[in-house]
Amino acid sequence: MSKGTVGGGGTTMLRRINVASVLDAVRRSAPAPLRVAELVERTGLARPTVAQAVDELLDAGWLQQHGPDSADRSLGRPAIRVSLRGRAAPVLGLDVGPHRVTVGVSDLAGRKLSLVRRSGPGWTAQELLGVISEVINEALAEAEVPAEDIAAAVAASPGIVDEHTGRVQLVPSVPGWSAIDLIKHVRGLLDCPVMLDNDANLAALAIAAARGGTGTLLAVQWGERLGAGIVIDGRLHRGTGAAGEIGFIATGPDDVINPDDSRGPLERAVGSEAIAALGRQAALDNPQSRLAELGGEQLDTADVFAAAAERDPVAQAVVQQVARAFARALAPSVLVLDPTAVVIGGGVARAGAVLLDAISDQLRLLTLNHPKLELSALAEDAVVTGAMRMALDEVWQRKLPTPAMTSTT
Amino acid sequence: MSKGTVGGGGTTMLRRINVASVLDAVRRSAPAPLRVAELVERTGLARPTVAQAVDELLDAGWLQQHGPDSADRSLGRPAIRVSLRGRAAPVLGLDVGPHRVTVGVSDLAGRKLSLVRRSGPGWTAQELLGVISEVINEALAEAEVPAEDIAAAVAASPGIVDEHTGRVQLVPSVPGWSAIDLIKHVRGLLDCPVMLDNDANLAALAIAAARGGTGTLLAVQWGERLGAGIVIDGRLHRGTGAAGEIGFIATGPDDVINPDDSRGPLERAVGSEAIAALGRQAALDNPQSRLAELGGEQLDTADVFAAAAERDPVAQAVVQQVARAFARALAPSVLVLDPTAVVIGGGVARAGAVLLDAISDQLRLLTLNHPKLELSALAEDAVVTGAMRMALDEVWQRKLPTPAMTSTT
DNA sequence: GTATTTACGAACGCTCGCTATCTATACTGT
DNA sequence: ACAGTATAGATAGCGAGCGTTCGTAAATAC
Repeated sequence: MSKGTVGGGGTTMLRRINVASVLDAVRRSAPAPLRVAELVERTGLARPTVAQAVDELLDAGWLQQHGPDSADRSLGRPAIRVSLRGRAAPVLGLDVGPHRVTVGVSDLAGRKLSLVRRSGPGWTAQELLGVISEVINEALAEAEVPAEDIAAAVAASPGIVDEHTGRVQLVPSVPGWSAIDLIKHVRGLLDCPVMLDNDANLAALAIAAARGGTGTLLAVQWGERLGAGIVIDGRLHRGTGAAGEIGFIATGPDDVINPDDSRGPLERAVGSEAIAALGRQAALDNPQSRLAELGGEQLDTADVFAAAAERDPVAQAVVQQVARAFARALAPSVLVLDPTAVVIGGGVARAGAVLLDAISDQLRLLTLNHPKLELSALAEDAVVTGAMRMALDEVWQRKLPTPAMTSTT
Repeated sequence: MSKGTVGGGGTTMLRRINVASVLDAVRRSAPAPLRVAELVERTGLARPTVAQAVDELLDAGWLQQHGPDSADRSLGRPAIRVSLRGRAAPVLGLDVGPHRVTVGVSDLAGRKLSLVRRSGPGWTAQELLGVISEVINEALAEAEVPAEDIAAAVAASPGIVDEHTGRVQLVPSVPGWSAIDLIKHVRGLLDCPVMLDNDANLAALAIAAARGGTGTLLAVQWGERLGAGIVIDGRLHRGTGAAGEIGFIATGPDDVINPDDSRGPLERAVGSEAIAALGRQAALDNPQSRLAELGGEQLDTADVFAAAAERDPVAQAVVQQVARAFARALAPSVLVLDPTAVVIGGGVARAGAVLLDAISDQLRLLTLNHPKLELSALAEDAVVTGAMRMALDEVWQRKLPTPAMTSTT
């Protein structure tokens, strides 16, 4: 690493490349086992080479051998089939929120082995560390994976994360959280590469992986807070470290960012608390509306969308107002990024089509290429899923020296 | 190519990788010749391997041999030094505007061999094709490069460009231009891969190359029209094809994009014509101001900035207004992209520090991480330079099988 | 029970890169 | 002026890996 060497080397390098090529081919066909003949075709290598590589990978534990498929009714000697041995390098994803800690353990092939959630009423930073340890151990136990087997771990934290130092810069919800070195804590438990990233970024990664393929994705996490992650051709865009902070977009013509305020203007305008507040005000102004009826004193964000879905004009006006503010704030970024799709996740995404259509209508007036506008299908597990995804990417990037670009899938 | 093969192969593949590795090492140290010993160190390969590769590359014409440097006062037998033979694969860049056609021919090493400009008073689409042919031939003659030697060509056109079909979608300035297949025309002249891209994109590529290194760059072209290109770690971000169209960002609270209007709201608000119009109005309202004095009847955009530079409060107010509108329009994208730098080029960039400082002040209020704000150093040649740059990238990508990622420069 | 089909396994030959050695060249010190 | 030395280039031998070819094993079809 200290040397500026590039790619080439001796024949052992060539062997490593070819082994990686075989492993990559197996990985691409995810859970489906492959016959050696298929590997020969996909890699373009000769059969002995593939066979040797497969042997090596079997010995190293990366592949597992299957018996001949009974369903495979073909002539001739039945082929040995191999597939990824997921337990070879399981990974761990960690989602830390102010009120909830979620830990997932995943297969090398991307299968979830376990997923453990723990909710609580606002922990302190110190308590949180303890909870994290407990939940991690629980998830490991459930997955039946010893801690030392974990090959990589990724933690998600709200706030702006410095990718390299692993420090969190800006977290309002948990007092004292930014002083904690989460990476160090997790590394103490796991002894493997541990990375930390923004929760919106990781959710975006999960959504991009679920959608598959290439293109640009803008994944908005919309709850009390408002953030977004950008994934371009499968890679996360971080900028200098704070990319996607749409919560701080100014809305009014004279808005500015208040450095002492942990929330941004757009969060204050259309965050779920703001939506509830708008709803309450509208209910007060229109006491006989369906909205007031539904919500009562404790009117909630969900009530606003429910009433709007029932075609209550008062609630619809609130939704319109929110959608308009959101769309106008997001439109410049849509013009600049020109994403293939904009996916909305987080608590507000539960609003469903009512909100989505309103945003879509507004966005259509303000953009050139209109991206697909969708709701996230992953719901609240998006962040953990993304964390596991990133950990997997890390493992593969370490194991595969070849970037291995294929034109066709 | 028809097979979905990946990377590996026999030993000849290994040889190709190593040769490419050597070639890449030479390329990285751009115009400076390298000794074989240095290549050994940089590639990490053994000396005989490098020597063989160098021989092969010399035979193929990719490298040229230098005599021992007389300035090199070192002990021992003087080293043979090799450098890129630029003439091996010269490339051509083409910038087509409504009033000007520019063609540049560049070395494989990035040295400009020739640069020919031709200005005219608004050609028709047909006339433009003729002019393009002439200017290309002139540039080839000046560079002393036969047309068939050109290894790749990139053309820049205003408007939104479909990367694959090579069609231009939206060009207001040249009537009938979108119907012309520019790629086909150029390919008829050159017989090599020809690509077409947006002018703002190519300017961004040139600026990014000049700045060097990694990071995210937002390069704004600000003249009568307003566009931007995004370069992330050296790669152009295209989105679905229309990324960077900042001219269409809505400014007023009720602005929408008019599909029949070839200009966008922000262009209409702060394009150079708008700036001149604002200046004229201000001069009318304040007849004894320095601005009115400077500009007179034919008040120009440049006059506004000149008067502002002389601390005329009337002109400064105009600049403030423009800067404010621009910054507020750009701020959301800066938050989302979080670029390392924002570079402003195009005609308005000649305004200099007056405008830049005003924008910087505004942007500071509206963003979290404040990117470096700079003026483009490349002036009007940015687009051709970027076109040549992209053509070079294409050639290298074709010639180098190894992506060859180096951590250190 | 035999023929056919498919896949695995082993031996041979080829190419390539690395290590080690030798030769060539120019500067330096006596 | 001549020998010494330091640096760079050229050459042989070795090892490793891949690809081709042949032989063998196991299942199905007739």
